Amino acid sequence: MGRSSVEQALQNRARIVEEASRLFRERGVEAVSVSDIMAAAGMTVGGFYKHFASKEVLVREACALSFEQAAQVWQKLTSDRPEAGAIVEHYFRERPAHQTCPVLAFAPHVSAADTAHPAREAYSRGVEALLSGFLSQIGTSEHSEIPEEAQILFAAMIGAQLLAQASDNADWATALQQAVSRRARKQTHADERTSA
Amino acid sequence: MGRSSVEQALQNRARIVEEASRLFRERGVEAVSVSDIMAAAGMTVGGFYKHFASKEVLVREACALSFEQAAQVWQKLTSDRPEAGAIVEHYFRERPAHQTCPVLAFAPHVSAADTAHPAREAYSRGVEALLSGFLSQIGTSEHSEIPEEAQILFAAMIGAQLLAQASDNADWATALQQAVSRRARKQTHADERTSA
DNA sequence: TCCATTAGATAACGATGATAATCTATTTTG
DNA sequence: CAAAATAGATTATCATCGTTATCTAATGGA
Repeated sequence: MGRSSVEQALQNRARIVEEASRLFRERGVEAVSVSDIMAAAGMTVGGFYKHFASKEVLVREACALSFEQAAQVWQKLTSDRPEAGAIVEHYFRERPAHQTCPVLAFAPHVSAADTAHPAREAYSRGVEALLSGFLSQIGTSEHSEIPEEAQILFAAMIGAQLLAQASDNADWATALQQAVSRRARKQTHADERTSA
Repeated sequence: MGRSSVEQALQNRARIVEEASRLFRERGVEAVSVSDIMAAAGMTVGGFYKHFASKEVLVREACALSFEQAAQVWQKLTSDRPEAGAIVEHYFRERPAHQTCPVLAFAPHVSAADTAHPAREAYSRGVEALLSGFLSQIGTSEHSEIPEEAQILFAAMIGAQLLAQASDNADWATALQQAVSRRARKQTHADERTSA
């Protein structure tokens, strides 16, 4: 196979990022090789470095894309049902592995303390965007403790899901998810009461 | 160097597990090689398989040890100051990397969805022990919402710390930690009030 | 004391990883 | 339409990993 047209090449490049996003969320960044990604995109390793300077550059782009997609999903969720409970319930719902939340999927990769990972900024911005969307679902009331409650719910949602995945849905982990879910619903109702 | 005595060999084996526990928490399981661990224990790769059938077996033991150590620290903390706030504040305090919480350090390794990791059971039991210790610090009151509150605090503590590490202490992550910390103190006081 | 056992060292093996060099055929440009 | 540019395939390079084989010297039981 010879050279492809610019539009074809750009399409291919985009598909690489999309497949990387899927695979990274499914198996984690370190468990996916460059050739895994290229194979998933229907190509071979050789072409990879015509598009990306390194795997790390791709990780950054795939990370950013994953967060953009998640943000879109969350936005749609809350426009249909403007409650924190809507996000939390969706977040805990069983999903195909390749739709794992990027907050958890990319955390191990960007957490390496020593090296300053290029993907870390994309990660940080991505979570920040999700968080501010989440907070705006609850933070509208004038009650002074509401933003703190939303912050805690967000952190608890992430933590409970991490534990559920790591423990393969142990009973205690499911109980944590249910506690968070229940509180999110309660919060929604409290919010309705104060703003009424 | 030739054969060592049985007691020496057992000491060496124990040191391997200890160093593995340190290194795994510092860099993560996948980022630490068998020879890294053996070097840290003052030995070379060759001897490793005289003690462990595979790296995964060592991971399981190191995971268990890490949780035992964490449980001891938590126990001492709450016996000195029996409040959930004591654990939360300690949990968020800056620590040398090799004392990173095992809940976060081992999560990526045991979360791999496809393969049933031998270390997962040790992980699950370890977290369960920490959780029940945490709950018993708050769950003593008869107020019906107290156990749920403690569950949420636990999950939020884990989640906030994950985000702080992954985002290299971004402002929003520090704010999450502070919200959780504040709530834990508040909870302590609420508990004092109801049990008075 | 002698010898079978074995902890640990040294070195090798096979697999896999990221990346680079070379080749090819097609596209793009002049 | 011819020549330069290049996307992607093929193959190679070099490093590192988990694991194994072999060697050694010290141990510990007879």
